[in-house]
Amino acid sequence: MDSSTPPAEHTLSPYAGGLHIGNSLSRQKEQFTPFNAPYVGMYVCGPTVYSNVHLGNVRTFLTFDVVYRYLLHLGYKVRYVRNITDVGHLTGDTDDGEDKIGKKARLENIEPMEVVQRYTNDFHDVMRVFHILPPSIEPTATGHIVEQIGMIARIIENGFGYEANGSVYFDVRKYAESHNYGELSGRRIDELQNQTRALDGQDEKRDPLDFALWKKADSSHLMHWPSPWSEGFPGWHLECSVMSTKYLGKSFDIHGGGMDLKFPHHECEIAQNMGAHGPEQPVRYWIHGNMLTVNGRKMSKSEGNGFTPEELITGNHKLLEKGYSPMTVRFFMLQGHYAGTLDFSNPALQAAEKGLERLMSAWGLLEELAPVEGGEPQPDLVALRDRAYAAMNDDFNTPVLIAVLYDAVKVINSVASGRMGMDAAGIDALRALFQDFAHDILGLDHEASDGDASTDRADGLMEVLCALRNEAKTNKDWATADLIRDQLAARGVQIKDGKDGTSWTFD
RNA sequence: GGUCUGGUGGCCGAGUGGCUAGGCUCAGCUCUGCAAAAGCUGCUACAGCGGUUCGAAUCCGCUCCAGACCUCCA
Repeated sequence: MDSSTPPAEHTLSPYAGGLHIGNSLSRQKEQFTPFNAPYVGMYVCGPTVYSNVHLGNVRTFLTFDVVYRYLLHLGYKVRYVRNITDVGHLTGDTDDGEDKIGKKARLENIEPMEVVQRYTNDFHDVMRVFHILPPSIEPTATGHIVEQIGMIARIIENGFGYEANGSVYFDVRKYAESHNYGELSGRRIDELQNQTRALDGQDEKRDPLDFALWKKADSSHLMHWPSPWSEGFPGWHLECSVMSTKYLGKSFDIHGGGMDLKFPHHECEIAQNMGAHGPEQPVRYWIHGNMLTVNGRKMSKSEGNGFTPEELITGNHKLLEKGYSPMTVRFFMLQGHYAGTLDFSNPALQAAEKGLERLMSAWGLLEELAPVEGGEPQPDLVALRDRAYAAMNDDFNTPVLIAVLYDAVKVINSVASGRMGMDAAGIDALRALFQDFAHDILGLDHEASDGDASTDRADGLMEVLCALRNEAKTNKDWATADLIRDQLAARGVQIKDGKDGTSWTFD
């Protein structure tokens, strides 16, 4: 970051041009062409911080973490905005228009912002555990009330919003005269018409399809702000329109979120943006991550079939046979494509655990491989790398990328066991492959091996034990050799005898 | 009812017209003092019924089944 460096000649990876993204708006895979390369703007709908994050959230944010990581790897300068929703949204169980966070606060008799802070902290902790990178900007809804009021005013000015009793609603019918409301989710306005339901403020609306931009607060509301229309709070969909526009512009490259936000949330976002700023599509590529299911059912708070990340890690939940490490979970999720549903089950998780172990141990071996120069035919590592890029370029196909890595695992194991010789260039290529794709892009890492002092010491001790055991083996003292091996195994250390020496892994 | 997604081998999960996905499990073999690890080999599937095609898991139609969304939800 030397400021004297001349700006730029920013070089994109030659693979950047090959990236194709499954665009929910067109329902097709499209070549990725940013508005203003090498800059890329990406907005992802973040969590509502009124309770702990659950695994479904994690999956969505993991999906976009990999998107973010890959774009960075390709050389893009990405501004990644992921909001924190800390106001407003109706409660599910009542129709009184109550503020979710306000309700929770009253229940627990604490300040709303205390609730927000607590669960924001929890959210950040969980993201860190799963190696999900922080976004470039993490704006909050409460921090953008002024901008939200401004956007409402513009929408009213443009004739797409109206005030009623201190609340402001978006006029969907009016908007639909000149715009294609429903284009993202494939809905037609006339069909939506039939499905009305009882909701607060319904009588204030000109049409049941209209949605709130601003809601007047009643006395029970703890979170409210002054506005030209009333003391109240912003509507459910507004913050994302406002914050994406503020930080990424009226038109930007990528907007992501969970499938369940497609309608009405994202549809309304589009309507608000176009209603406020004019005819251009606000988003070029919409990406929707699919749901996480448990026993074939969507994991959700109301179903009661969700477990928290902590429960998953500790195994302390009735649906879990045991705990699974964060990297196992991350790897498991990456073994499915983001656009499909992914079903959580114990056997599937355990398979991922073992698979990851094999991947990791080969990756670890990579550091110790000794090059053999000359002669032997080398596997085509360039082709391997090409396949890795091809996988990611095909709509971030991480399962296929992982399959490529397993091909590399076979090569590594063959070299490590002396069945195959490899020159230094080949070994470097393999190391680069894992560094780039397993570490940087998939965000995988060796978990407990941070190279801290205690690990170093444990390694030293292990070397002593292995030396003793090999001594015993040389003397054909099998009893002693097996004693060492079994005792270590009982303490979670696995001994692996190879052609040239003994290695070990910790549980 | 409407919109949409999906039904792939023992399990998970890629694959959109012809060529091995991959992981896990299981069986056999190699290696090994034994075991583990590793390697090799095998188990070769595409909901059903029609249609298009020289050829379909892949395209079209219908049927069945599952799930999501249509109400806050990643």
